[in-house]
Amino acid sequence: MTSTRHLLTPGEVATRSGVAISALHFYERNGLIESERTAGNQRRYRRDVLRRIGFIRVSQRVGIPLADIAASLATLPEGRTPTKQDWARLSRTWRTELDARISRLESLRDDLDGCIGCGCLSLRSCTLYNPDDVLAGRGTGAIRLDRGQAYGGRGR
Amino acid sequence: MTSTRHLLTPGEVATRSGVAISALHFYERNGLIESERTAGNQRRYRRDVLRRIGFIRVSQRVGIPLADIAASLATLPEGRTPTKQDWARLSRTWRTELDARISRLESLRDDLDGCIGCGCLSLRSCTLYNPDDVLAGRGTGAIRLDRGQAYGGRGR
DNA sequence: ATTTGACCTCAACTTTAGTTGAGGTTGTTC
DNA sequence: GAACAACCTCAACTAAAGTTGAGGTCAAAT
Repeated sequence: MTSTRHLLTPGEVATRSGVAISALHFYERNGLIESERTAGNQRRYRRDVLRRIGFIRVSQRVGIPLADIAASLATLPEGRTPTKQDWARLSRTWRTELDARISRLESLRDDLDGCIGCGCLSLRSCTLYNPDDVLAGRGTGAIRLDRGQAYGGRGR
Repeated sequence: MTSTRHLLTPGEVATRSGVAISALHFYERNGLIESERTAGNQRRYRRDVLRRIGFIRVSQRVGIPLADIAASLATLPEGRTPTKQDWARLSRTWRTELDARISRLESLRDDLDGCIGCGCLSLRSCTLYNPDDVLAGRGTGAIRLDRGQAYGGRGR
């Protein structure tokens, strides 16, 4: 009985969360959030959707792609409203990711410092260029995650 | 007389640089590199294209969008082959960018640490959520650079 | 002289993260 | 009970950074 009275309308969620309604639809299509419907087919959201959206936005700031965020959200217990502990667990995952991203950028910075000195940017000699650690995002294109449909999440 | 003998074929540039030919075409269309043509309309590249591509890939690793890289490359002196000093100047710009990116991620990490403790992720109270500094990329969509054509560069 | 591999252009497609618009329905208020 | 805001779906579009494919040409080796 987690008090489901008084669901939120799309407009309310949009203004409270700062996320456009079109984005809410998009998140729902991709299994990141869910909603109930009124008799007239309009969406109504449980209040905890705000926290989910909070998690989504924060994760995006960390640089996590939506597909991964969806996978992470899918590990939340079904049935009950997530607790603070649940959210803390998910956040800790990103903490690790963040650390990794930071240290990747730091080593890139060190390399760059070396290369500013030599002005090389030469393709074979320079540490900077050789992408042995092709972890660093190569932009958006052509990152095939898993073969098949994106945003996995055992389709609602 | 910077010795223009012995130009490189597309295939040579591709294997030496590790960049696909389709990407070379793409870079050229967007003014990042240029080429000469044989009588039979095939591309031939001056050797310094390798260094340009090096710069492009390194810049991308730093996280700079191609449009900005193009703008940066456009500041190279026309006519003469760029010197080490030229490349060093460009690299220094990215160094600043890199620092900014790193410190943004670091403060995000600090915020995240605070929030793991409270498990909040609440939309109004949490420092993490409020995007007062909407510097952090919000993904790819809808970043209108300059109104108009992307990849500015006085389009030949 | 022919074959083969490398190359050309152009259009269309890919991915991520959404937005925009058209055309139609609900829900609330006067 | 009519007006009007808010909502619905669906298709198409945007942006970045390319890739893929079709249909045709060039260059080098045999």
